[in-house]
Amino acid sequence: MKTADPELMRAINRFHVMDAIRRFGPVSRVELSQLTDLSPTTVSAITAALLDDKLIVPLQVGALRDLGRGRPRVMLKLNPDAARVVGVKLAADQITIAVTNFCADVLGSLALPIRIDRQTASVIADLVEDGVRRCVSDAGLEMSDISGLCVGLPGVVERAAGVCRQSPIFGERDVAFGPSLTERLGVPVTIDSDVNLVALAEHWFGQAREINDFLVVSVERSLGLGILHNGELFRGANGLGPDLGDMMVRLPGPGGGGRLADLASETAVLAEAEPLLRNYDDDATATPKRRLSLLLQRAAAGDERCVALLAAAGEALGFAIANLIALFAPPKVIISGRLLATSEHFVEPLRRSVAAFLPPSLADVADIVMREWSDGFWVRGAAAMTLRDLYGAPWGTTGPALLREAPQTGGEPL
Amino acid sequence: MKTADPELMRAINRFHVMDAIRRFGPVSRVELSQLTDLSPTTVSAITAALLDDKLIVPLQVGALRDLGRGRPRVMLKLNPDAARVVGVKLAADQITIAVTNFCADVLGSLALPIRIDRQTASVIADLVEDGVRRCVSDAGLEMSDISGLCVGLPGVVERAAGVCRQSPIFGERDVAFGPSLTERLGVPVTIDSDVNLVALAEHWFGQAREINDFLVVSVERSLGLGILHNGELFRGANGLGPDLGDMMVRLPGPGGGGRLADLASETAVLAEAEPLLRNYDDDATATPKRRLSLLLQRAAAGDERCVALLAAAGEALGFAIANLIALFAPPKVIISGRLLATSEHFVEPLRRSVAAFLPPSLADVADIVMREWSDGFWVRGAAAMTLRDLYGAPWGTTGPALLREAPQTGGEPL
DNA sequence: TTCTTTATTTTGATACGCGGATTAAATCTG
DNA sequence: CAGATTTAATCCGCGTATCAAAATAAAGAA
Repeated sequence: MKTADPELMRAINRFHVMDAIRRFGPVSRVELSQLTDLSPTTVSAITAALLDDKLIVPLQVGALRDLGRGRPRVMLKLNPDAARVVGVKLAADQITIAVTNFCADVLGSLALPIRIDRQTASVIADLVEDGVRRCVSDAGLEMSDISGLCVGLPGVVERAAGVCRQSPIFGERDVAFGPSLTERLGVPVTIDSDVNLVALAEHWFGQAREINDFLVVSVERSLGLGILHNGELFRGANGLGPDLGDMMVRLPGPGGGGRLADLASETAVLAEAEPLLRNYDDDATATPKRRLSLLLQRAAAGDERCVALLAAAGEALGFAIANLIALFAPPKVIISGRLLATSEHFVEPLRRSVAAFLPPSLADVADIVMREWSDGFWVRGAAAMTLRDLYGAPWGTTGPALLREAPQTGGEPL
Repeated sequence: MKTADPELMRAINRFHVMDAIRRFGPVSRVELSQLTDLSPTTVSAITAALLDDKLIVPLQVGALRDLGRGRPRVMLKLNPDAARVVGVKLAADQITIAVTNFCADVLGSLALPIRIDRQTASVIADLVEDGVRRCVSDAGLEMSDISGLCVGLPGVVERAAGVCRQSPIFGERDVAFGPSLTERLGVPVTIDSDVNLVALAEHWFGQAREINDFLVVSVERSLGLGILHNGELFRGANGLGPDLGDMMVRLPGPGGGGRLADLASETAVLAEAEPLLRNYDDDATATPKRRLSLLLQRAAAGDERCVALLAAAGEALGFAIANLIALFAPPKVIISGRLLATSEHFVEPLRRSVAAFLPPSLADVADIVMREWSDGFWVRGAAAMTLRDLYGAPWGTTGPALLREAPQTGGEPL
């Protein structure tokens, strides 16, 4: 814990104000004063500083006239042009990149449907570098306009060090991807688990805006877990993001290990489904997505074995989720998976097994919802992660400090 | 998060100083300045206030002469008489109570070997009340000398509300034990999971003094889990302490549920061992402790089935611990169990299964150690929990605020 | 135009931490 | 034994923070 000095004090209150402005759209100073429990005087001082730094702007007058007499409120909002950041999402078969402004509005995006799976880290870094440069220039910007970049990827990530301990998309272990990209692009780069990004996105502009504790589970090629706990992203002891795929849900048996990744990921389900699909889909080289949808079709058509297979996967995931609920007691669990999570043959068993495995004292604490995220959503989460740093949350391990003074362009002062 | 004002600032720094004094015994102001990163001026001001409040005292001169010239340092330490607190540990077959001073030195203790198992909550509250009054008076104190009390008990506890959601020692659910005792004793009472207390005790005066992230697992009648994460006790969303017994480690099968409590607790092990022991111990009414030690004897003597039984329990616990390590990545895991944890036939399989189930990227992060706690240790943890509140940690949900101005008696000013 | 009402800013008071100068209390030196 | 030296702790003044109260600004209402 840092020592408390006036600077920290100001940083904390400044962050409160910024956060309130971000969350509650255009707000007046009086409202901010109520929202933050700060005195009007202090709010005035802080907003003056923020206006001075061009991080916020007063809303053009003539906007919403609040019925009533008195002096009209001046509404304040984030200055979209206060900074630009880049978000990158790495998946096995696609690189998605987006440039956003300070409000996390997407200014330009780029999707590269490339299999980066098992490529060298440096090759991937090359691809990302090129993609980012291209995306930035397509948005009519220079790299020097960019204040920061965040890369989300599946696997175990040590955010503080910028190191990816292990990921399905890297052959290597312990890849220092963050520093590598920082050097290539000349811009501060952070990396994080992809699911953390989407968890932050849900918290900032998704379904979980009001909720400070929730779990995010993504079922894709691999399994991801993001935890928001007490309003902060949860990380293990070294800032390590936990990997849901590493959770054990069965005793390792003859059929394979008991890791959840071996039971409920797309990859695992497809591997098991292979013999079942052989009759219907001779093309074993079809994309996983196609093969998965074939499996779902077969299940929907009533193929017992396909149904059982999906049910087994759902149950395994439910087992793990029940354990997580027992630990974190989150009021909400958000589950997503490009295809799997859309099938009742997967979701129903999942729900049932969560209910069955949850201790009675925790029954009904967690509301389990399914949700599909576009690539844009992930990437917006990545951008949000960088913005969060720019806002300057003074507590928690914010990771490497980004430049505080963001390059400015427009913004009209009072 | 609270809003930051000068008061919070001072509270934070004051806590830093108090914490440093607690941890590093008698220290001088210069040392405090280095330890806390505060300027000598500030340390001087804060210690002056603490001396004024009689929370700390200067060590009698003539103490350790630090070789060197200059003006000698004045060593400061906690004022033992600044407050008295009571710690209570509730177990199925025993109530342990201790009164400590402000340094967590035990002034008097009392052990009531009573089976409170399945008693009414109000009966138990009666017993605790009487015990506390007795223990306090035996220590030559009045109840009015007591600043606070903390009760530790197994099960799921919602500390903030003082409610025990569910516990093996209460027949009822949702027992508002804290408020009930507060009213009876006229003293602020908090309750917490017993394992949290022992985790705090390890952090304050045990093996984990230098470590800010570790797990504590207790294998007794029931299973307990305490988590220290980032230097703070980890709690679920509503301040709920997670219960290790509720973790699922197997699919529920014909042999029973897959809850860890049904597989690795003393109770579960004994239930399974019952048929094996029948030949050797006809007295089925013997204490669990005796029967357990008989089981261990049999295993040590080479009884295959007893060995297998212990191994199965150890493996199940290892399974759960591996999952917890995957989540929290703690450098240390402390395991205790009155008897089970002392047997290699239990511990070895546990270690093996942790190693087997842990993902390779996390192999060797956690050092697993066995540890036996005396009842005094638990109770000292309970006292420490109350002291922690008195010290006034300004962050985190410290629960109900205790009186800030503690009753004073001695303490010699400069 | 003048009052009323509400939002924001200005003013004055207070609390805090910090750096530099100062005092305190010992040892060392001659 | 007196003065120099050294190290610890405190005092003084500055800058900054919040906050309460008073003052000002900007509207509508009379």
